[in-house]
Amino acid sequence: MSSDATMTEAPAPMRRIKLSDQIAEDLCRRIARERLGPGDRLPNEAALMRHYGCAKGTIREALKSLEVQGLVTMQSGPNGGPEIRPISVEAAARQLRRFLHFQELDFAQVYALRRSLEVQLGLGVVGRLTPQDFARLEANIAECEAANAEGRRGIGRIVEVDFHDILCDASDNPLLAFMCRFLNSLLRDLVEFRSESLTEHEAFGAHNLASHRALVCAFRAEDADAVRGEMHAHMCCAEHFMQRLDAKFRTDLLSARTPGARAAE
Amino acid sequence: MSSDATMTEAPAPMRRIKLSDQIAEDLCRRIARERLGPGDRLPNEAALMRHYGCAKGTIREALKSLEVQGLVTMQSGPNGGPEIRPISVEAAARQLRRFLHFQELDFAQVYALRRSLEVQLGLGVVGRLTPQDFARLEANIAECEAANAEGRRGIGRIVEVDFHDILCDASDNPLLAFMCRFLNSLLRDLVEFRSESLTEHEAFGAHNLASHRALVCAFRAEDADAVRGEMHAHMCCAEHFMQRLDAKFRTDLLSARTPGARAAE
DNA sequence: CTAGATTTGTTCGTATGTATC
DNA sequence: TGATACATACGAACAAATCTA
Repeated sequence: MSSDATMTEAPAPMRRIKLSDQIAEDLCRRIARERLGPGDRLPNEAALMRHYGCAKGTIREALKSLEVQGLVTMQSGPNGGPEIRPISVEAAARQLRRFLHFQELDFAQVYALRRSLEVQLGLGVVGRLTPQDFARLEANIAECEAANAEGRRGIGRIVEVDFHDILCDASDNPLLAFMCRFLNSLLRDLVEFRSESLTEHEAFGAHNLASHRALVCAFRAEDADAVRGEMHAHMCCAEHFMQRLDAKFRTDLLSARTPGARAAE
Repeated sequence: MSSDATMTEAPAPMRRIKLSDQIAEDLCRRIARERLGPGDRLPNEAALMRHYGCAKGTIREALKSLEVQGLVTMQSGPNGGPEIRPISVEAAARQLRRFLHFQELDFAQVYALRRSLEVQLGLGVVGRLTPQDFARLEANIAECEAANAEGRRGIGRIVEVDFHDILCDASDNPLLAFMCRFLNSLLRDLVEFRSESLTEHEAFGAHNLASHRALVCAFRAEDADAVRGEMHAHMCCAEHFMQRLDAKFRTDLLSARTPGARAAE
């Protein structure tokens, strides 16, 4: 602990802001101010060195910061340099995932959210689906059927989640769409290591297909109440299955390993 | 010649992964594998240079990456070096915010989420609130009362949001808590530039206080149904007010500026 | 297809600021 | 106060990637 009795405990040690961080901040603002879009280029390292009057390493650290934040990618060669990237959805998802990696999260908690959000999502896209969207949804259903018929259970589970990603694409609420997509990606990962044999797989796959078909039907009829009801039932069913899958996974793990062994990673 | 005629030319340009990125990845894994927690230190630059057999600049870029991701902070002086940071909630929130900055988002969309999530949050903390939590909630209510009485409307709106942050602290669902906290921070920002004079401010402040008091009551009684009902009504009321605030803000903007002028910031 | 030009990626050496003892 | 250990920053070089003639 520090020992300063007289001075008001300065919570902000007022550490000098690193030059590279200042430059990174300034570059961020310039990107926003000059309305730079995907494909545009920032000045190259040499030009930035002259502009800011600093050394190469400093510029590189600043650009590294922007790169990690998903704002630019570096490219070598003539006409190379820092190029502005489209948008950093994945960077945001990656950070959120990194945060959750240190928290303990189970299916019940994921579905507590998913139950609400997917219903909202479904209601939001009623009347907004284009013929292309319907085509994608039905192509996904067909793919699910094939996967189930061939007994590829794990694949079936993964493809089923894509159905909901398509709905996210059609949503006009970017925040809701982001969160639903994020939950979907979580499910894909959580299911990956648990897709071993399970007797309920066939029944679950069939039930999902029926739900998805009913949803498409309700979307076509633009029947908001039907969408709400179907989606809610769909989520509850899925949660129930996932919980059993998780329970089986845990007991399998318990019987296969001595207590105290660490989980697979 | 015949560099690779038989080998399938990788369609992915397969850009060599930068050394600094490889090292950053490896350091990430080491942090996870060795279960390094807040306060622990990574080896200093010199040691890392020896370990990876590379130069200072490369190590510094790798560490910069970890720093931006919120995993470490750099410290000078003896016993300095890269120190592991608690957890990067704010890094995740920052990235998500950066993503949403480029999307268009209005109050209706925020509240479409908040309506569902805050109810979930309230239900989740029923029976989990400690005496300390209750004390904080009531201190917040008192602070709101004071702010309203003194006519500090903007402050009142901000403090009211803190009430919901306290509920997030008490939740056992980290994902739900993160999202609610994020929505709260969005609201704080959205309200900041719109808290000009509005006749409904007093009525809204009073209504919020009543809702918060009723919520604390329901939490004390551990009455889940009452929590659900109160929170839902609270959210709907808040949404209604925010929409009017937003509408007034937009008309003010329209009358004050010629069409085509860009919005602030 | 090779050769050269351009730009990032990486290295080494050195100097300065900063915090601890 | 000075000495020490560390991050921060500078500058000059070379290596690798990539576009163009």
